[in-house]
Amino acid sequence: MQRTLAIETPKFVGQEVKLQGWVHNHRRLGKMVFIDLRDRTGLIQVLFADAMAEPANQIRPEFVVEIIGTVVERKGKGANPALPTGIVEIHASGLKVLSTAQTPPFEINNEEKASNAGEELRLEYRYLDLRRPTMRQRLVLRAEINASLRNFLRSQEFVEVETPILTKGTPEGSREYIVPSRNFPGKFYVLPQSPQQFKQLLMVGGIERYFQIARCFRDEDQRGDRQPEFTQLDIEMSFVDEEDLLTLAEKMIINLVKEVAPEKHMSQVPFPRLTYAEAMAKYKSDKPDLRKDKNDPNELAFCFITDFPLFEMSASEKRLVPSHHLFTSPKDAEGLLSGSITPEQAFGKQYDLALNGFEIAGGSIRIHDAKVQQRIFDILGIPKDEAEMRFGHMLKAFSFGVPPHGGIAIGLDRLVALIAGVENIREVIAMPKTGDARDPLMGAPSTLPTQQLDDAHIQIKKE
RNA sequence: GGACCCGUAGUGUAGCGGUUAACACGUCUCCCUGUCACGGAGAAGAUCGAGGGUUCGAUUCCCUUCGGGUCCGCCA
Repeated sequence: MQRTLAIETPKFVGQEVKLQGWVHNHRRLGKMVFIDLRDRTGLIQVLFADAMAEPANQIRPEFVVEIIGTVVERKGKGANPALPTGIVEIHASGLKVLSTAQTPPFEINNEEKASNAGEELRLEYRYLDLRRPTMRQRLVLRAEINASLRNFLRSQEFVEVETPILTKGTPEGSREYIVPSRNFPGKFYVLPQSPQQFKQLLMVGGIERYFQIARCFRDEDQRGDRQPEFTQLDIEMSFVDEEDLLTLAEKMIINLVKEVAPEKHMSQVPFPRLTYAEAMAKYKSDKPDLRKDKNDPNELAFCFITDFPLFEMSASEKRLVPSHHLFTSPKDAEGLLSGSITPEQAFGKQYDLALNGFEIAGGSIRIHDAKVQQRIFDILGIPKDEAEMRFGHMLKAFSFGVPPHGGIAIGLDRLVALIAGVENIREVIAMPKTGDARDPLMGAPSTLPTQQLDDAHIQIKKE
């Protein structure tokens, strides 16, 4: 007999069905037991009466069970309008316990109690947390968002390319996770903080339109909206300027909202565009919250921020650093080369996308002119030999014919969280890490056996 | 690296220089044939994170430590 899903039961009134799932809740009324059976499609009430009451009394919440029974219509007041399947119930004639279950450490069948449980506990037992319908819905939403973005980009002739996870360090920027090399003692791979250089090399490779739903790694201290590994929708295009990228991103996002969240409304379409200077002057923020009604959970206020300063003064080191990265193209390259503008006066062909006060995307047009790139190195005080050592592979590639190109990267975790209406990105990540980058579910990070350390040529320093 | 907050049954909380350490949910037993946050009766379950100090007396005040959280720095 084939399995029937909870949500399908109203189609089988009067018929015998087989259901499989978890016991969500049980209500025992003497010689009559109700349970709510939960599967991936939702809940359905099952009634065990008379001779079935005794075996049903043995089952407990979170047992995995198989139930044979007849679908019966619940008429009038008997129906439960709170459940999509509330117009029917199953009158059980058979019960098989497929798996028993311990009492869970928090109450899965009570959304409020479960979501109020300590996060450490929820993460340690993430597989139980994920049984909650809201958690499942968030993962489903995330999958739909991925699918929408992917379909849109494919329709625009973008090629999805996977770039390496084991790679080489990019010295500027965030601290990187490092991976020791077994074959080369004392040498290390690092995990990419973004596929930035790879996607630019793909442009040199003539791919022209690239995207990837890319995992990125940054070994920095966490915040509510930061994880050591996170996902971005990474895009790069050739033969384009700023306008092309902004237009593409806008079309993609509008399409996304219409497809996956039709209940949401966008405050302003096309998205308003503010220069960095305007945003700072008017909203004192480079990611202003432009919602008209901040209490409206369905309002999405997107806006582009453009014309960022190319450089900023590093507070700690008192020197100029790139405000985005050092491949970002200046707006006025001629001026920078001729010296008619100072580095401090230079703007970048650089843009962000903000949503409801959060930065959800950033990108730039890249430098494709060796003279301009050299000027940037000069301004940053990077000597030729150092530039060669750090970025030699990029400069070499660019010397073989590089198209004008640029891209944008969208922080998917944050975007999904905002569409899902949750504050913390951990709520939309299946198995996130804690604030100090631990994984309580797997117990990572962990020590390793001596043999494994020896293979990797690692000796642990005594504190 | 720095600052601040929190550790009390399985979970979430209350409490307080002297209590039988409280409440809700959960768990267990019994009763219950229309529940759906079922209801009713009862029970078990807490060395009040750990160590030290102050005190006649510490879960309560102080110190240390461990665990958890938030923020700043950091995140091109």
